[in-house]
Amino acid sequence: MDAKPSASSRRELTKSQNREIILEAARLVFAQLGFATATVRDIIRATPLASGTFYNYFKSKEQVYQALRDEEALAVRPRLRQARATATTAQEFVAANFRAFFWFVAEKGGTGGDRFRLDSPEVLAGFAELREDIERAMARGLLPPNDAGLLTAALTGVAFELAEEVKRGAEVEKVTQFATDLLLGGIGVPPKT
Amino acid sequence: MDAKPSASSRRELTKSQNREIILEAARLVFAQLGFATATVRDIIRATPLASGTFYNYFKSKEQVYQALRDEEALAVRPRLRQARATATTAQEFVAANFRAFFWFVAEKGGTGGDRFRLDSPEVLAGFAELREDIERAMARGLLPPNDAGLLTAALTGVAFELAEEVKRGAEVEKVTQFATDLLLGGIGVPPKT
DNA sequence: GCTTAAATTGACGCAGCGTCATGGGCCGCT
DNA sequence: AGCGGCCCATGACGCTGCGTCAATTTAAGC
Repeated sequence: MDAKPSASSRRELTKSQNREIILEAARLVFAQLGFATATVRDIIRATPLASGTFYNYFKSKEQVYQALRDEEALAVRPRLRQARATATTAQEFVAANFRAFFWFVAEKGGTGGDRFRLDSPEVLAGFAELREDIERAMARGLLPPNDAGLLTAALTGVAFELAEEVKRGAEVEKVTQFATDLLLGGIGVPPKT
Repeated sequence: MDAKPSASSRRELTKSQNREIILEAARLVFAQLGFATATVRDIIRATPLASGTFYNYFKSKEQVYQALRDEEALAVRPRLRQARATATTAQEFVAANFRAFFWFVAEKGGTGGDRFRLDSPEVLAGFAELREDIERAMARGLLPPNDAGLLTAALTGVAFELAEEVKRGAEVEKVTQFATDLLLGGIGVPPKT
């Protein structure tokens, strides 16, 4: 009945199942206790598995956390990329990027309440993509030329910080407007309709 | 003859000395091992004191870290405040604020390489001050009216993210220029002299 | 069915945590 | 100076979580 051949053999199947069980338990435990308080034991206790098994899949709770973050990054990156790719004006480029990000944050709330910047592979790749897209947009005249590195940093700074406001309940569209106007015209320019 | 009643008696003296000894050891240990790896034991081992003594002064390594952060925040806040207070134009307001912050970061490098946002009292107070100053500046027409909450968030986002670039060796003045131009005129406006 | 490789299990030694009874030294008072 | 009381430093103690590993179960191939 199982038409999905990705992990057909019995062994491979339970293996990826176990991995998923652990990740799911970790999601739950982190949400409940917070990353700092949670222990590896808490995670496996929320699981039918034994303590030793955990270490067959992850080296530490940090690594599980990274894996969860990577899943998120992997989910949001295509959306951001596409949003930027389809833009034909600077306005669209910036607005679409912010909107996609804030929308994702609003619906998922981020993996945890704990607030630290993770330099996990997928996240870094996301930054790299953003920078590439910015450079490409500058090259084809969509964005005015500027220091791409600094602009990337500034953009992510604004995005992550305003994301907190979104998590606190701010309206996605309003924050998107604000961020876009700020990036495009600075504080001195009245918002465009 | 003792005009300063704060630590006159012998007892009070060694008490504040011990506190300082612990903080100093913590600075060292955090710098060496990083916050995540360091343990309370590592800190007291770098000290002539006994393990129990630590807990007379701090509840956990998190609290020592907070104390260190608070020291930094307490050091930088007046500089920022003054920078903003003496500004007579929007340009000055923003530039002075960024410059003071980046300069501080460049000279101190932050307490640790670990990168998480601390909601410690002094840090939060710093954000509150920034917001107050922004609102005041808007009220007296120095800055155009805007959502102060979002603007504060965006400003801190840009500041903290660009601070990383400064730590990585970017020139303070260049980054300050960039941040100021971005905040004032957005990406479309050529830099003012 | 039988062998072999792979993966699970939980007990084990170890390290760090936070506490607490003990003891020493500082303070104020006589 | 001598004395009693009171902080506070001390480090041993019990406890919890960590990561490992030999024993055992389970799937795969023959």
